[in-house]
Amino acid sequence: MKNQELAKIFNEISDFLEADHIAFKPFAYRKAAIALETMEENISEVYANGGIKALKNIPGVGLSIAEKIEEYLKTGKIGYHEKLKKTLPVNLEEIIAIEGMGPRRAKFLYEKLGVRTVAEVEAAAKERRIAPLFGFGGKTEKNILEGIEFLKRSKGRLLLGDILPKVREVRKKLEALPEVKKAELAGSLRRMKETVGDADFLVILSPKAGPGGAGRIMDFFTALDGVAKVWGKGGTKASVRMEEGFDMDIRVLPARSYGAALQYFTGSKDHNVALRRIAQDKGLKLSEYGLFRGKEMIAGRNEEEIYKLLGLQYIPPEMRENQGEVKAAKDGLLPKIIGYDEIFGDLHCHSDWDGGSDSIEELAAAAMARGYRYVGIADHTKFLKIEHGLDEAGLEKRNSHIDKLNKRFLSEGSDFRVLKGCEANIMPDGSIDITNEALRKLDFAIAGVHSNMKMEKPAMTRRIIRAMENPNIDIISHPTGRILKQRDEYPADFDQLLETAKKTGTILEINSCPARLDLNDLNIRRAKAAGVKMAINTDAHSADQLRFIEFGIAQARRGWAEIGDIVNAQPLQLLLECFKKD
DNA sequence: GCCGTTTTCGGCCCGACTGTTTTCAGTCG
Repeated sequence: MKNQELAKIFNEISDFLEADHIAFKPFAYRKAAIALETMEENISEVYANGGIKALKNIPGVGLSIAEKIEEYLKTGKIGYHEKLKKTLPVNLEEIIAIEGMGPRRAKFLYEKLGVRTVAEVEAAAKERRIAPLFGFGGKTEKNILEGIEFLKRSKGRLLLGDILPKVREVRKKLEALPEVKKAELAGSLRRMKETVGDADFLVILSPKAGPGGAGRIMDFFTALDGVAKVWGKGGTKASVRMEEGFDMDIRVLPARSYGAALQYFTGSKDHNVALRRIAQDKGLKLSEYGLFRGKEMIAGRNEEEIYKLLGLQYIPPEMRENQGEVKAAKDGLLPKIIGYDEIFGDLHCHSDWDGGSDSIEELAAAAMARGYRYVGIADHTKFLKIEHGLDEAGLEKRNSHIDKLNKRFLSEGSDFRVLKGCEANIMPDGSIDITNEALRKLDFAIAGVHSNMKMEKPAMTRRIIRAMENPNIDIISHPTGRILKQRDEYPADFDQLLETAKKTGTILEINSCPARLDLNDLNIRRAKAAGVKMAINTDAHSADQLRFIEFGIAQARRGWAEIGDIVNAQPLQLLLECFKKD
């Protein structure tokens, strides 16, 4: 897709213009870049089908940018961009990734010192050539060096599943302070994005905090265990970098602004811009301190009243990505997305029968403790020798073990049910690594791709389609195969997969494992639109990992999924009806 | 450069903090 390439170019144009102190234009290019990055349609197709006119229909794209898109699609280059690169021949994208460096400083340093890359900036800083420059100084020079060090150490964002438990600990510590009435997580963590770059804390002062209360919170925060560097520390705001490579920010606000601040710091940025536009249209002003009509504050204590006064339905944090949710909320058409406590059971758990760490009994007990009504045991099948996959005979033995367990539950007056399943392997030709006869004896069967992932796109598409056409395969696990920060998706035509899933009644998995989250939010939305049913599973290899379900539900919420889209948000009888009948 | 249910011109989200200044520019979220 050319969408990403174009977005990158427009972002770069925006940076160049900012370096030149040009007002407003950078914002326009940035907006167009975001529109390209997030749109589902292929820009080449949009242009092929509707020309310049269709391009102009994209929000944020006017005539000038539409023509530049056309130029890129035709020639692979944009003259305006090439010209800007010549006037400032610097690797801007790389340099402004250094914390504290923006386009203007990058340009200034190029003009004074001729530096074009991060390596050259680093050399200049080490030789003390930056500090004497006008507007710079010793501290800035030191910050630049530390920023470069960090860039080298940490490559990008961290997994939601890794960070969330840690920042929840910090939140607990903050809430235990006598000066703190309430500490809340905001930002992309509250929106439950699959990866996060930083953690934002919002703190409301306790009435008994007294003078200097906010300052003491700042002192506590910047001295937390694991703080590697304090970026900044003021009376009501501080920012630190953690040893593990992510930043944490804190803001202290008065209680009357709590809702406005929570709304503001939850973002996303684009969502907030959209809200502010609406406020403006109504003659109001929205800031982190509240919603104002002139000098009068008309809302701010909680988020709900802000959305209400803007004429919108309340929008859950997970949906705040400016992906149509604002318009839907305006029209009263926001879907009622699935809640965190609406899952009836997990369908993808590995027991010690295939080398998982806990027994079926332990998994069942953990599932019951979570309030589930059923749990699906989906042990690997024989192809995956390294995972101790079960062959037909092994599966048979395990099945009778589960039958006995269910009988025991029944005799104890419990209607909790252990479902007999498996996670079979989809072979390169689309066949399944275990016989249909064995599959028929199960309550349900999952199949997934676990090998030969580097196939050509048409072959991989055919492979998965053939598995879905098998009347014994109910669910496809981790349908795109991506591993966050490690491995891209398999090359497969997702639209074709959706079409086949719909036709065959095959369920697609939302795998909740923090490194997978597969389907991701966007694909969940596509599946929902295609009328394909999904199951939110953990792929747990131990009873403890059942807790991953939270991350899968979060992605489902980000993908606008409702209870009706999720088969395991249904009671047992309805769930069983979702499986194929063979 | 984009956009319009007051507008085809005149707006464009807003505020905190740092490091450098001596009143403010740059960066960040």
